[in-house]
Amino acid sequence: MDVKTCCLGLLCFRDACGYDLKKEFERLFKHFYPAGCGSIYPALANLAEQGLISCQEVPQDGRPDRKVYRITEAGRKSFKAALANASPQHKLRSEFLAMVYFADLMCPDQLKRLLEERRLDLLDAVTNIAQIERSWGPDTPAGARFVAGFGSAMARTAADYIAANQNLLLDRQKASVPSDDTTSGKLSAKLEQRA
Amino acid sequence: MDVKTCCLGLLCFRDACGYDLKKEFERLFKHFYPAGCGSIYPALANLAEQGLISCQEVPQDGRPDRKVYRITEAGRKSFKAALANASPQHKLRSEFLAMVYFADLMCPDQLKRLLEERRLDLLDAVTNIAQIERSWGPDTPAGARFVAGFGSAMARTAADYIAANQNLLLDRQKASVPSDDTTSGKLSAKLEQRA
DNA sequence: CATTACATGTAAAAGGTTACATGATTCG
DNA sequence: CGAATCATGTAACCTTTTACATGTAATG
Repeated sequence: MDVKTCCLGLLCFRDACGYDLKKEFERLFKHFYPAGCGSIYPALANLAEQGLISCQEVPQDGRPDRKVYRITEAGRKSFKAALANASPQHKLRSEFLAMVYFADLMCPDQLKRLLEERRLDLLDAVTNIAQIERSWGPDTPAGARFVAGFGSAMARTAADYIAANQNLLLDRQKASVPSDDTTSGKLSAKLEQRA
Repeated sequence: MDVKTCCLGLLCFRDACGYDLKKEFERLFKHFYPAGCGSIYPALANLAEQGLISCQEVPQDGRPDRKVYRITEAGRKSFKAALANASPQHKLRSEFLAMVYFADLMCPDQLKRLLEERRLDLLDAVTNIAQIERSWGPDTPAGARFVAGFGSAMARTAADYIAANQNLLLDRQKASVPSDDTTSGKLSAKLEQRA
């Protein structure tokens, strides 16, 4: 399941130009499957070449022609086959966690900033997803809702974990065991202030 | 913060050969920063070339010489500089979530299997991390404990989210809003059975 | 007897990221 | 007046992944 296949999938729902897809990738998809111009445009060109999507150029004034892509029957079939064969990987590459692993070798100030910035980023992600969810009508597919909720839950847990356990890294004298207390909810309180 | 830098960081703690590092990457690191032979061995060769690590070859019978690497002063300095400059990214690329986004286009059986397999994988990750934690002595760095706890909390939240919300995808008639109820704990009950 | 662990690596391919190139329009 | 939005794309670069290559010894 590469960017190309994701584009094909999005085109199953509605016609779109490359820019539209780019926006889609920058909205919800960025939380679990980021992609930029450099991946999307070549992907569309390739899909069109294979006959999986068709293209209609809409002239515009003051801008490049808008190339509106539409999935073909072959494309729809190909996407369903891809879905059936895809291996459902879930890969995390976190330089943040790698850095934290080496916390003992970092200066405390930097470490503190690192944790705080990440926590705020996570809270931003929650707010961002909530905003996306609010923009949805009743016709929004269940898959989108599920994925959004998933991302939101993950980000909240991560933010709470950092808040609850940063002392483990910051207070270097006492060694304690990480807390699992993500049930308190108190720690997400900042959420309401930011939302 | 690439694989090379991670290797350098691990060598700050103790001397190791490529194979040792590979095992380290396959233990805890796989949960947040996976790497294989193909990245590790060239990384070590490169670090040695730059004089950031030194190498002592230990002859063995029936195996290739064991190349034990030790960090140099330059290496230690270089790693701290790398830590100070690194951008703490946290990138997820989840084909699983991408597939689920397109749940409406999948056949229900496959979808159900997809969710169940992922849930079991997540539970395995929790068990796996718990095992690693149990193997640790009191001298284990706080960073490692923090990262392990983080991974465990994430995996548990993900597993619980899937259990609590799969009906959203599976029952196609009624559209409801995803539940945030990861506080119940009931859903992690299977954990004890598997541990 | 087959697989896993040990131990080293290479090399090609695949894939994505980053930066660049272009240019009008609209918003603050 | 500067920045963001709209709209397309290219190309070099960077990294990682995958598969291969080799071979012994212990484990089940």
